[in-house]
Amino acid sequence: MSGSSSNRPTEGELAILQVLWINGPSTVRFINDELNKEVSDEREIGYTTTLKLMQLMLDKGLLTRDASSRTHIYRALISEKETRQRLLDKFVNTTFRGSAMDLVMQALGNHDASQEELAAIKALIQQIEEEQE
Amino acid sequence: MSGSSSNRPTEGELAILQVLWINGPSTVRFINDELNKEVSDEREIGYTTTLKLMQLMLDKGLLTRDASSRTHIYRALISEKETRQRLLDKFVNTTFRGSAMDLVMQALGNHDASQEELAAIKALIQQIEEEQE
DNA sequence: TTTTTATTACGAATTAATTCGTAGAAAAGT
DNA sequence: ACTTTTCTACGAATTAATTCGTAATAAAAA
Repeated sequence: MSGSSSNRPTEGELAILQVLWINGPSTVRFINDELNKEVSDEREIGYTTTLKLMQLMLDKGLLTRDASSRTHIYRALISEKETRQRLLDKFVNTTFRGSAMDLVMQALGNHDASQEELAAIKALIQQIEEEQE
Repeated sequence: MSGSSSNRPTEGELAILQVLWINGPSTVRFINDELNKEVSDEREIGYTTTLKLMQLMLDKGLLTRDASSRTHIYRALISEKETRQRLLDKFVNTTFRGSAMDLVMQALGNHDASQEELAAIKALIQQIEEEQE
């Protein structure tokens, strides 16, 4: 058996997954560089730190890799969307007492939404309403 | 100096804060009981575990207490709303690449919103649109 | 009064996550 | 050829969060 708590990645694991989701299959070197360019004032993450974490993620089934050449190429085994959903569910439960609507309201409240984004939300609401009738 | 990472509570701390936000100022005993009734199949949280955590939260400035009688009464020093906002900001950044709109869309997508809730969201969008023009 | 129960304080163990150092081998540079 | 750089593997240290055990004392019960 493998897999952490129903495949919910930790914060460090998530950062690595983000790089993979954005850039596609990558080497440890590339991912480590990306992680370190994010917020430059933070303390540097060592190369072997990233390597080790990725090896653990491999064991957990979060990643797979092509080891045919010496420099391995890693690939995410879980999708960004399903991961977001899992983390979102947990977040709603712990922080918003299970109310996704409270979360939506607060997220809308404090942010600069563009015309297009608001239109997209309205369209989605429209669609949900139609499904309900 | 006190205060954790800009007052962002950990998961355990958040669970305690929830009890305080819902029930108002409480004793350690009450909070420990509440925490243990949540999901009963989980392993029981010991009384001194809760006590210790709350004492640490006191040090961090997350709680205050009335120690005039032997059984202390604890009270939350940070509000639920501001805490939600801090945690939300972080969550959006780490999980939704900083896009609050993506989070809203996904939260709306998978959930059972009632007529009233959808109406409330529409009203909020309306309001945001008016503020923009 | 004596015994039992409840509460706080606090050191320390445990657990989970992260970080790093070192060794060995392949590749690249000189 | 040989020196330097780069890479993987892996044990172990560190850190942060949580959990618990014990001692002291107050309160309650008998």
